[in-house]
Amino acid sequence: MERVEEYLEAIYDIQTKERRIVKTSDLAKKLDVKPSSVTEMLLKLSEMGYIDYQPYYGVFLSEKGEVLAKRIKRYHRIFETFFRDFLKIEENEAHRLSCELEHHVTDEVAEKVCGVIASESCKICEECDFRISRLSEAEPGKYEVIISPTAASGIGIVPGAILEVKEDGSVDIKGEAYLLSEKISSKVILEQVV
Amino acid sequence: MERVEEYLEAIYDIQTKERRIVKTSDLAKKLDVKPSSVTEMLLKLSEMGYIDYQPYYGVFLSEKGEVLAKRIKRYHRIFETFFRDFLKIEENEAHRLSCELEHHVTDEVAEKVCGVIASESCKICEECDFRISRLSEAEPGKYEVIISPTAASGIGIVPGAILEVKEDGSVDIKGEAYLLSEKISSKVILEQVV
DNA sequence: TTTAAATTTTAGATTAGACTAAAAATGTGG
DNA sequence: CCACATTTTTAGTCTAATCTAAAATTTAAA
Repeated sequence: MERVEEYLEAIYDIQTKERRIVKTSDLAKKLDVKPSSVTEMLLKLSEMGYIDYQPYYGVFLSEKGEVLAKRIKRYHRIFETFFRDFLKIEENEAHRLSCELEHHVTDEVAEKVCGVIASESCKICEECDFRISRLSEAEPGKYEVIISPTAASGIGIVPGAILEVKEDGSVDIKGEAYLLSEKISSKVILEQVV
Repeated sequence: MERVEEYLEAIYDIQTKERRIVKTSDLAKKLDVKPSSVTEMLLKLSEMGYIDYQPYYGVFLSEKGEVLAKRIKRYHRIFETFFRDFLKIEENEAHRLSCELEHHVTDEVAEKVCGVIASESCKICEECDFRISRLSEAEPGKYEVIISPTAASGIGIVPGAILEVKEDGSVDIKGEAYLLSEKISSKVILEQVV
């Protein structure tokens, strides 16, 4: 199934970027396999109803194939952003890991991760509209802690806790005012309390 | 390679928990494959120098095999903790994902993830020693301030500041020595500087 | 429009990791 | 200590995804 999804993604990419029928040779190049291997897989994908395949001519995704490809690509983007921007993992490595994970993730997990990286300007996907932000970027106001690094638990910043961000950037929690390093505050995810 | 690592982990688990030679049937049961499949893999692992295998008797990990098994298991623990405790992903799902990731992760990534979940009492592994503690409990040494109550900012205790805890419990910051009340010092979170 | 070049498909082989069935080795109860 | 049960290994198949080499088809050039 993993390889199936990789082929579908590749078809989707070419189809979307170049806006044309995808040829066997395109896929062979993109996936770094021989054309004969591609042909075989295309027969299988066609069999499964993911693509429309006409020998010697080319392929394009069916409705079903596009839905799947898009889902996988969304998972990929979410994880890549998470690794790169949130965990500060090096770009290529972030990509490599995401390529693995995208095939094993569930929607539930994707939503959680999405929540972590979400901010007012979530560029990852239109699907999720979280009113969630990082503490480091939060406007003054009252919030509930959604996710927090354990390092911050000592002062009471744990999931479920209510805190208030002040005008001066300090944070009130349990009646005490704190200043937090960027390193920590960027890892505290909040949801606004109304 | 992925399957190789899974076999090594299984051997490690049994060997460690039961403190005995691992039998073909143990692995067949644990990995849910037929004994004949196990035998085949054991020959391969032996060939690769990961195990000591004596037909009809059993196997145990070689030095090399144990090093690898331990590394993979550490990666697994780190990710499982991360998914379960930090992202609040459901237990089984966290486990399943970690089983995948453990084979694809680099040391750099593991360290980063470890940093996010680290706390005073990191139970994940002895290998990564992140030293995060409250000022009130800190051993003598140099530290960077991660979180601080605003009440302490007057003397320069703000996130990013470097301070030194002395033998007598006093705190040096910006060339001045201070004594802090428990009330304050328990709210200052530090990371040891090396 | 015919022929050469490029692309694609088919046919058959290979590899890793599993399987089944049968043979070999080990362990056990009378 | 021997016959039978259990465990393990060997031998031979199977499947998914790849490969190479050869055949078929399409494209492009003269």
